[in-house]
Amino acid sequence: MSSVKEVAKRAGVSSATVSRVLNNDPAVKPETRNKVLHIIRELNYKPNLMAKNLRKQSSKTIVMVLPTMANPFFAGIARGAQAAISESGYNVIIGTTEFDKLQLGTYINLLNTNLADGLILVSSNMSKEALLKLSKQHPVVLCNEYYDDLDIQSVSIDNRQAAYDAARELLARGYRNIGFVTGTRESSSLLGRMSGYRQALQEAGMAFNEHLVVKAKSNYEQVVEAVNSIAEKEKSLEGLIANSDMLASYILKGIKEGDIRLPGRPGLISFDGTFLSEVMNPALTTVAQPMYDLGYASVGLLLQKLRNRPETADKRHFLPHRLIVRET
Amino acid sequence: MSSVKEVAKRAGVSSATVSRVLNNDPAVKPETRNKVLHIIRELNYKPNLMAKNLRKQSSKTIVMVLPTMANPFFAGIARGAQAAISESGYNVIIGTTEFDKLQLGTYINLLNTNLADGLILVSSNMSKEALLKLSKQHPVVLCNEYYDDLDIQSVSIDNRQAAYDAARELLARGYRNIGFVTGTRESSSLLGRMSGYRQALQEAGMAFNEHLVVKAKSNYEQVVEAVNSIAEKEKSLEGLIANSDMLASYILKGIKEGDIRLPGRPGLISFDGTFLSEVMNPALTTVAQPMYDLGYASVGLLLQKLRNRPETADKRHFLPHRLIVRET
DNA sequence: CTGAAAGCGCTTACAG
DNA sequence: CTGAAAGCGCTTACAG
Repeated sequence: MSSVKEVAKRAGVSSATVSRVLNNDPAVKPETRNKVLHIIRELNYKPNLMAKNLRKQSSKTIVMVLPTMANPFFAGIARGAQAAISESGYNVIIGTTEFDKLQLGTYINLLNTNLADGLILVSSNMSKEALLKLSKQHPVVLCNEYYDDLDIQSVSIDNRQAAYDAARELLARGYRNIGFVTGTRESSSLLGRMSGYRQALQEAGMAFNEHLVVKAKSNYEQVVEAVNSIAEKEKSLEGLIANSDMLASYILKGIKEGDIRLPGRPGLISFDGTFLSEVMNPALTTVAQPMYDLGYASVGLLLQKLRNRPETADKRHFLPHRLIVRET
Repeated sequence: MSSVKEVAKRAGVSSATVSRVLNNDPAVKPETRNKVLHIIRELNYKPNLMAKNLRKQSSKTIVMVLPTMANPFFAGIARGAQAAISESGYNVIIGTTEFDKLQLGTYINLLNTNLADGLILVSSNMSKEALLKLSKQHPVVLCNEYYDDLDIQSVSIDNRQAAYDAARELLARGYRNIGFVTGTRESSSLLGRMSGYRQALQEAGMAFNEHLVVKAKSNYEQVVEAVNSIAEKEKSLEGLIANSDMLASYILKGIKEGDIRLPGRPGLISFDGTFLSEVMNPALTTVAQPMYDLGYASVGLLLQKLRNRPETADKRHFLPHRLIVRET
């Protein structure tokens, strides 16, 4: 492996000059530049970026932590992030917590040990306090979550409005008792959705019923059990909102297999709008989220911060959602 | 940010000693060690790993490049890789080529610029020559692909046998004309599958029919068109093998929507065994691949190489597949 | 058992 | 326009 020093010797200049050429310093005389460039090509020299980064005190790397790749929604966000990072001169390490089996701490350590410059937290379930502390130590951007009273950039859909829209759709179809099936993790986006859902019910003159909301792990058995538990208490369950397409796909399967017992076919609306919602049979009515854009925008915001560009006054960035009515 | 130097000064020792403590050098006197450890905690000192890596001439980072996260099969492999890397002291950068829109070259550059130590190529469509060249320059492991005559470690299922099994299953059900729908990219695993598929047909006394095999991009319209094009030429198309669950899900949708016109409901077997195959209606009969293990083993092999552990004589590592018969 | 010194491969303020 | 020198924060062979 050749180094700046070697290039310099061969070109008859100093390392400093080679470095300047490498970094397009306009002060370098054209002839000198060409001479150096020629040697660089000849030796097929590639700079050692570890050295450069150490010297410049920046790893040029960011970390995006998301719950799991097993859900196509998060995979979509990761795709957007990848796209945004390419050509930026940065690299992105995408990590998953797999619902806390792997520790978030591992990724935060990348920041502490100078291996990464900034962090994007996707649907993390960190406490507000922990988030506040973290954001004071490192550049952080939130994706799919936000806290009004926290001074951290965030990008997400308007979850309250989205859930409101979903519930209204079901209500408009004449369904009265509408359940809400969600994963096991608490999150600010879930809070927002719950509030929109409750508001819609309330406006329709219905008392909120606590046992209409049920948590389930994202696997078939648990989802079946969860829905059945609502149905038991609420004999005339007519509609269901699922917190993700994946959850909804298990519900559909449960109904088809007869494991979920409901009086009729329930109105079902899920969140996300992944390809799953298209290919399911029946096709899912879904609140589509701009996954790609969510990931893309998160990276944009973080890069802006790392480059010390001025930030918008409003830290919250809402991307539009879209209710796609299909067969459920 | 504190440094080794600062810790050293405060502890009244040299940087060398601090470094030794950090690296658990047993030569350090216990009292000295404790003194240093105490200061480290007091200052909440975290080593700068960029500096350490530069000095040790290793980035402690590997790269895994896969086609896309949009396919849950690859997402599953990524999960396995994540799991294998955790606690290894390495980091993994997972990149996607998105079918060559983003360049593979970007990731290879990470190796050239010392930002990564090794590479895992998942279903790449690199030429044998390019692969050979690359593997001479950097530690490389192949996943979902292999070449008999290339001296590169690889891990995959036995694709020939798997496709053979699938075709035999369809044949056993009495289906004669069996089509094969695949994505647009060439790959060694596809080649293996084609060979198993042909062999099964041949053994059943059927001439191989070129227009039974059709390529389609992984989206609904293209898949519909592809299947229809087979059906047109082969009036009595009875069975279909799909190169992925995703492809199969579009086929199912096409049949349901009536966009795909077939005389009867075809026997359909797909590859992968992602959760998609479970939740589809009808549920997919599929050749399940051990996605997680594929990713996990790939990382294991690469790490072994990077640590200069002896390699197995046989470079090819086959993981078992499993035919899961469901409703299609 | 420990320290002084060199060096990993870059960049940059300073001087000329 | 260019070079000598220092330094980013570590580790390690060498000497004692």
